[in-house]
Amino acid sequence: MTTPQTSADIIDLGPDLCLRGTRMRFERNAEIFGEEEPAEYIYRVVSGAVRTIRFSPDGRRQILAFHMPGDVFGVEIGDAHSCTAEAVSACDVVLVRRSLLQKAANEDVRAARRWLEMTGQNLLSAQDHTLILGHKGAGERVASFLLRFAERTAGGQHIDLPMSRADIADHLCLTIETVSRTLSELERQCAIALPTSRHVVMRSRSALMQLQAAA
Amino acid sequence: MTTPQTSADIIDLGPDLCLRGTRMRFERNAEIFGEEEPAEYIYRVVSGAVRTIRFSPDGRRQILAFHMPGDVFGVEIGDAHSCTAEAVSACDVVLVRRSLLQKAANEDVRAARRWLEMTGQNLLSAQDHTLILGHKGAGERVASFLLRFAERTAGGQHIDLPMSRADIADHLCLTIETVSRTLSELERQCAIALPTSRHVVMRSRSALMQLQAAA
DNA sequence: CGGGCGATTGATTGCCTTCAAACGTGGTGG
DNA sequence: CCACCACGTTTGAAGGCAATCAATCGCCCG
Repeated sequence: MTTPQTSADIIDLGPDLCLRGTRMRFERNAEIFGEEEPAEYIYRVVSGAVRTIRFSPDGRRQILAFHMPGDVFGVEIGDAHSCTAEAVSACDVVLVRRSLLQKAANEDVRAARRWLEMTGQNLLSAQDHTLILGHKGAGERVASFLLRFAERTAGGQHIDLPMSRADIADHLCLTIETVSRTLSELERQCAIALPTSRHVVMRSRSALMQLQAAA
Repeated sequence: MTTPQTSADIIDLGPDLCLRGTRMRFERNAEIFGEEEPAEYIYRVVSGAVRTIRFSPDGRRQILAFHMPGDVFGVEIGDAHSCTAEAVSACDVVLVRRSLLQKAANEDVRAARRWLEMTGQNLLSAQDHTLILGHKGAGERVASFLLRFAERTAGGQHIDLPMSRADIADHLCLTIETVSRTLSELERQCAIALPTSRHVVMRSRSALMQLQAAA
């Protein structure tokens, strides 16, 4: 439903600018690439979900982002990956050799431009995330997360979470317990419904918006 | 002391790749550019210090980064600035028309490459900052900040902070009081000395390193 | 039916924020 | 030259929120 089968095994950089690659399947929790590894490919999600991760010096993991069908990830500036990527659920991913992107960027200004834009978008996302983590409480973080995720998957009021509470917790810098408690609290306030733990129904979008913006 | 007068009014993008601009002086707390404003120039700090800021929906400010002499800032991907820049102290800044960077990127792959690298470096910094804010306490945040700042200014054990406690607080997502208390505590532990509130002497680098890495 | 994992709920602790007051310093005007 | 004021900083006391520790629940799968 999220991605039509017609999507070819390519990464689209704009008009007349497609890079051909190969499709590959990863099982749940499989590593797609690891931090410090040579960045041989760039990736696009076809189906399923992917998480990109970095680890703190003390071993805690921080989930930088979740990547949904259509999203491109693993595009590095240097020659090594700066983060790890894992399959949140079983997923199909298109791999395109990074040398193709490199070549395209050297020959076509538009490709270079596109590369820059993707990196810039990641930068803005990272900054947005910093703002959310900076001075927001658990309720606001979870509300922000749900709203943002709902936007990206375009499933209307219904959100199917592919990730566990632990994943959400490591993304929002909370504990599993706090995420769970917060979702329960939102349900108690009738802002959402939780038919199952992975299925969220947004009952009151405005309530979530209000929460998100709260001090 | 930080920057020799010999530095010309240019922004250096690598070998044979300098963009000419003009120098300008800003007084303490003066706005250099504002969020959403057209990004007409890119900037380099000559002397003094600059902060880049974004505001939360609720009005709180988040200092994304401090820029010291030699640092380039205000390089945007889109046509508008995504953050505000202000002078932390009175400072000299070089302004280069963004159209020159645009032109250089179109004509020379190395310039485009440099642009990409700068953005990528900002992305990594933003992610590092997320990691620090994510699961670290006040002591670790302040220790990280001091170590990082000391590295960048290369003043040996001596750190001259150009910014106020409020600036540090808004960078580390703490309150002024907590920053002050934490610095006092570090002094009590003999990790640092505080001859004046803006002058920090690192007494035990290893103690700070240890703190920084703590859970 | 049993086992294991993820999720939920409860009780307690600890850290940071908030509110409040005092301190020191630099600048200004008398 | 000194008194005064403003602002940034420091320190103290109390409260709130999320982390931690701990137990139970529910579900999927063997």
